[in-house]
Amino acid sequence: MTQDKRRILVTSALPYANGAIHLGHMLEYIQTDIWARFQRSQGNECYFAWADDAHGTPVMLWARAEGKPPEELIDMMNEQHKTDFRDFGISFDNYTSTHSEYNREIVEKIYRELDAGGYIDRRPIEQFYDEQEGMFLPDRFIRGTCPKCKAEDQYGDSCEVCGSTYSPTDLIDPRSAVTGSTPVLKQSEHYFFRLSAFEDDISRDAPYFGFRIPGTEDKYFYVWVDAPVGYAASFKELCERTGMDFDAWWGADSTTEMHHFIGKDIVYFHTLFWPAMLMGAGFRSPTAVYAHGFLTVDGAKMSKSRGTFIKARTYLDHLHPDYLRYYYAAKLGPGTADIDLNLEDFVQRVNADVVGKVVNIASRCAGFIQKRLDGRLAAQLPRPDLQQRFLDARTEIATEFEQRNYQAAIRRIMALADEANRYIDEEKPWLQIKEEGKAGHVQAVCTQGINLFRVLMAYLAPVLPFTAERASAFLGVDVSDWTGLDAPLLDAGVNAFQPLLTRIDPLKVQAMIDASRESLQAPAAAQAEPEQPAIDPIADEIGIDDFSKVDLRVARIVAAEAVPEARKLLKLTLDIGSGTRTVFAGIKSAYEPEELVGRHTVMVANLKPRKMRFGTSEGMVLAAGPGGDDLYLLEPDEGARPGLRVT
RNA sequence: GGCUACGUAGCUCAGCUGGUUAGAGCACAGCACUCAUAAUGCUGGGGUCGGUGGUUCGAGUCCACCCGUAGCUACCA
Repeated sequence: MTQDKRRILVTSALPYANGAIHLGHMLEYIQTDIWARFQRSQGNECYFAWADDAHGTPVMLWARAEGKPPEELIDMMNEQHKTDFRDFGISFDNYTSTHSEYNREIVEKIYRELDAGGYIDRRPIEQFYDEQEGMFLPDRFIRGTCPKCKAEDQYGDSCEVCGSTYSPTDLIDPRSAVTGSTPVLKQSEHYFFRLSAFEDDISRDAPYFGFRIPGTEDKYFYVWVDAPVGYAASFKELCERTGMDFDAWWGADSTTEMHHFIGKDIVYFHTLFWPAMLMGAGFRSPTAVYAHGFLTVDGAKMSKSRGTFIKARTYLDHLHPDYLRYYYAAKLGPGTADIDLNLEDFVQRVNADVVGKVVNIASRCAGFIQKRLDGRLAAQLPRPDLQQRFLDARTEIATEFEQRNYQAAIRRIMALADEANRYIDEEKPWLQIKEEGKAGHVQAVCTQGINLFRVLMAYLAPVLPFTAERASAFLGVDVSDWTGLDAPLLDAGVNAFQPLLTRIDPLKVQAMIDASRESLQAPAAAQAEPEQPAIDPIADEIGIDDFSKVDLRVARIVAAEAVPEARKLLKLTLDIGSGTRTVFAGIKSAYEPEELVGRHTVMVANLKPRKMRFGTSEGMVLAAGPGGDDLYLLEPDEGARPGLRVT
């Protein structure tokens, strides 16, 4: 309390601009926001700024598929993201896009400084180029025959059959995965950032959606260069708006703090490359980088088919944001352990802790104060020792918030809530109020209860901003400010009590799951989903005779079983009228075997059998989608019989 | 299969650098209470701390191997 006011900038990692925010993203933003709100509650100066990551090939392809300029699409997503954040109570001070002039300025400045410092190497590399599409091809957009084991149709960097790695130029008969044409080798100068033993290619050739490297015609910064600079650009935008001194925060000799909250997948970048970039360019480096784990739902990765791939907006359509904020806080520790959103536990935990314990304290006291005691608090606390015990926990709780050990803070706060309820139980105001001359004592007891509640609410305010706001309205003080806690609320009026937060209705959780599943089943329905990833380009034109070579048949799935050793494969037995076929299909991530049995689908019946690790696959079933959960098996209309040819 | 985590009561998890009879919340059972958004209080049952072997005076806590789970990755004809 007595230390100097700290000046802190916090950031979350930048979400990519081509998709909607989901509950996995929210874990990080809520973690960051709780920390930021906590810092402010201590009287520190704390800003929260970050941005959309708008550059890169996926956005470029998305824009191309939509036939719209990328700027239009990323602006739209930016607005959606901001709305989601606000509705979740994320107290950001600025949110921008990496496709901004501020970002361009800073990226270019960093580049020039690094170049002047001799950290940038230029040297030509030979790369495959698709003449038809007019673009250089990344390794994974090249397919061809493996030079080692001669397996066909392998990626440009490694063979899936024999596991060997090589460079795309070693491939036999390479083809472009974009157009199918044969790529040509073309020389191109690339830019490398030298970082002691390491070095990284930081350039990309046109066409690319990003910033052009100064002094070049067709070289662009790879998205990983300008994305983290978005932290700086977003803060710069904030400075322009509020008159703060950007250099005081980002200069090499800055005395302010900078804390990055990120996922455990990008630790390498933020602890090595990013600080090196900053130092090389004469900026400060981060004070700390905090990595959190991934989110699972009901013990597994979020799944669209199970309805557990929940978008932030879908959640908000059904449930109060404080519920999720509390649950995340109750499970977040300082480490990188994964966090599981167990929906049943979620309902029980939030209802029991927040509503049953904490809010209940105010609720059970408010009635007496309101109806029997003229809505006024007593002039003295009957148990200053109890009040003091609650206040004494402040130091430990503050330390736990500071160290991002929210689960420990929550446990401690809930133990106090138990104490408060116990106190009221022991005093039994509902009996005393009936006794002659005890009204004064009842008022004192309820005043005590309200004051204990006020302390608890202060501790919880970083976690439950919306509930804290309602509590503030009830008590007539700003409960989120910890610095005023020493003075209890006495001899004052309180406002009419309204339920601060109601219990979670499990039906609404179910409705949210159903909605998450539905939005998957009818994607093209009402409006085009802007967050759909880029549509693959249409393949080269073929004649009818080419098509008729493919023998498609209606097939009935008579058996389906998961291949235990395989992550993605299901073993299907298909009835195609004239017999049965065994097919391995990579749809394990999207379908349960049981739900497939009995269904009809379409298979390629004359495909050359292929030996796989787990057996021979005698054809393939038709499914759409990029993979993972985003996978949809084709199904013929009612009445189709196994064996019918598809023409 | 590779890499990385993790495996503690029915569920969600605490257990710091190894040290007395292993903890909490929820759920469950019984009792009490009825002021409160059917909320609260008390009492209780329940765990060979994934398995095996090892280091140690002593291991849930360290080491090895095994089993299992999750994430990334590979197998998606």
